[in-house]
Amino acid sequence: MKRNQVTAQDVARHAGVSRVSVSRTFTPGASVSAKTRELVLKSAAELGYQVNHLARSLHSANSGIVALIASEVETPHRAEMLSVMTEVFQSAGKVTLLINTNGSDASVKDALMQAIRFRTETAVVLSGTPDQSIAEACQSNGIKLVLINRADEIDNALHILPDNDSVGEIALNALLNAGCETIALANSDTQTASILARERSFLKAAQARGIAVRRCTSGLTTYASGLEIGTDLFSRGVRPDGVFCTTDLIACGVMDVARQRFGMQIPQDLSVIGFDDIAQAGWEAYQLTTFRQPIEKISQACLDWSLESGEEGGKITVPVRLVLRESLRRPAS
Amino acid sequence: MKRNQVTAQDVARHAGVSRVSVSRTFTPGASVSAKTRELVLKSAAELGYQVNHLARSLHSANSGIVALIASEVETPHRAEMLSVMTEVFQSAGKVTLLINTNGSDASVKDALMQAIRFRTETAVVLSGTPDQSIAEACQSNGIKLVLINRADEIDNALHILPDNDSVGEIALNALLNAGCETIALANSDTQTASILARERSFLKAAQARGIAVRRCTSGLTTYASGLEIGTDLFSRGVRPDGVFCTTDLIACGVMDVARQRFGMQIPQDLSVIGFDDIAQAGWEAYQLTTFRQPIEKISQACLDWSLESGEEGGKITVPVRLVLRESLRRPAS
DNA sequence: CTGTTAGCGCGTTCAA
DNA sequence: TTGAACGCGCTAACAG
Repeated sequence: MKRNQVTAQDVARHAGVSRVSVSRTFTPGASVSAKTRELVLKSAAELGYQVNHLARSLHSANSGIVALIASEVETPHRAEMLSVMTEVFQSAGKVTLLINTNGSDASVKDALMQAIRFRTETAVVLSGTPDQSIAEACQSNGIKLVLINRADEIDNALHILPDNDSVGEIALNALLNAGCETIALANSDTQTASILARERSFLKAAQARGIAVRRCTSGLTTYASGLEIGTDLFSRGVRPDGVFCTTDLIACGVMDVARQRFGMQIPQDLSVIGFDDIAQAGWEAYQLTTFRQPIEKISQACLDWSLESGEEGGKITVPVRLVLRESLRRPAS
Repeated sequence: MKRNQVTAQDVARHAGVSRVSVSRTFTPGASVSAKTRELVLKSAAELGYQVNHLARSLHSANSGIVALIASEVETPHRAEMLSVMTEVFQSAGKVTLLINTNGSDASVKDALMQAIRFRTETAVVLSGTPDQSIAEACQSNGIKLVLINRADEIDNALHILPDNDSVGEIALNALLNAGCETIALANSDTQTASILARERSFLKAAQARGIAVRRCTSGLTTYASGLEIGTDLFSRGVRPDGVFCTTDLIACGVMDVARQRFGMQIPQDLSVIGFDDIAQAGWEAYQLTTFRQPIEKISQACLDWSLESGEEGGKITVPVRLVLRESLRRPAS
């Protein structure tokens, strides 16, 4: 029960040359005469032949396949990340396998097993945490591992994460400059490495100045959680006039509930800072001041490390940048 | 220059059995004794062995790979589509190749060539239009073609598109029921099949009732275009009090500009209907009444057709459903 | 139930 | 420059 496909043999027959000549015309830097090359290319075009990369990868070290492993692919920031990643890898001639997980350790393991089965050159993990055993299995099979925004240190893997430590200081300063006096922190209950790091650095910066911060968390990292957090934040106790949200989705929820349900004005009554710079942060309804990660740079770092033969892991910290918009009150000055 | 990987041979040596026994333990329905099976599985686990699907697919008819070809992957509706598609295919044991295009004919052709090179079982095209020649090349290589929301009739391909013809009538009725008297249509200049079909059916329904519709188009199918269209719509001539936007992104832009720049209230001064039911349509700031396609059903249809051996193409029209939210004024009744 | 043999489509020797 | 032979990792057919 073979599949119907065009092979190099078919092209060879059709062009009246040997199969090897066909192989050579599609191998950069092989020696073929211009004449046979023409013949082969013509026949190939006629028959609709394309080199079978699956078979080719049995020989060469590189399959040309890269795995992107992520959960919540439909989420704005994740989707942008995947879009840029895919583009960067494609422009280097690679092809990307998108593997959807639910973020659980088990599903990440399944995803990495798929990556091994398809002899992916590298696997980029954007969600969840691979345990050491599967990481070793990857290495045994020559698969490079990249972890994005994960704290867990995996041997021989490349870790890329934003400079979360600097975030707290910058966010706090921005809120204080905006004249905020009652500061709050809005976070999800999800214990992701980078989200935790942002929270920690913010609280630390506040503590260093002796400023009290009301910490309010709820649910997953979603817009809906933002609504809940905002409701809690504004219906009980002293209303904050400045809030740092660990993601834009939460920020959008907080902003919406503040305006719609509590009649607050932004930024007059409330200054908001988010994180991710999703497309909606730039929409008129939000004009959210937020942090942006250099997604292109991160993707490029993935690619570069994927291409180089050295296998030692490492840690790359990328800078984040505060994008100023209208959700932050202008300094009185 | 071979790649370092664990092969069935390694497992066989380690387990003290023949290589074929290893192959058999991983082939469902092959005959192996429970004892050797145990031996093999244990050794495989120890060495981190996973069957090489690339090599396996040289034999079997199915590579287990499906290509998803799309542009603007970071866009809310597209991202959701891809997320569900990936999930559906994965749950059937398939793996998805995400190929990013810019929507141009050339880039779609490139994407399909990649699909052929990697011997994809089926290629799902969500953006752009494959020409007949590349479509034939796909068929020569046993690749099934699915076109989502594309009008172009490709022989032997499966076409799936929403029931755009019914959309216009429903949207118009909803606006009229909401008491709207000055109707407008907001569309991008992009000439996509489904977007055109929505526009056409709306205009047709209006014409059938002798209702004038102000048609306003601009740019790409983006939020920014929505801002432009809204500005044009409300700054010149008689202001419409009901508008059908061919996508939610445009609708969000129109709503934002109506409120922020022209001080209009929704739905008091303006009723809005969109299309796609992106996540933001459900956000408090928009509460957009919009059409939803059965994404799960579409994805499932892709999978089913991909699995069945019959190769004749076809056309599946899926129903759309109007999701009622607050952007539409309640009937006076 | 097991091992041996052959072949999938391709790249890389090695002679000619 | 070209073609014949071999091997990549795997599965299917054939003996034992």
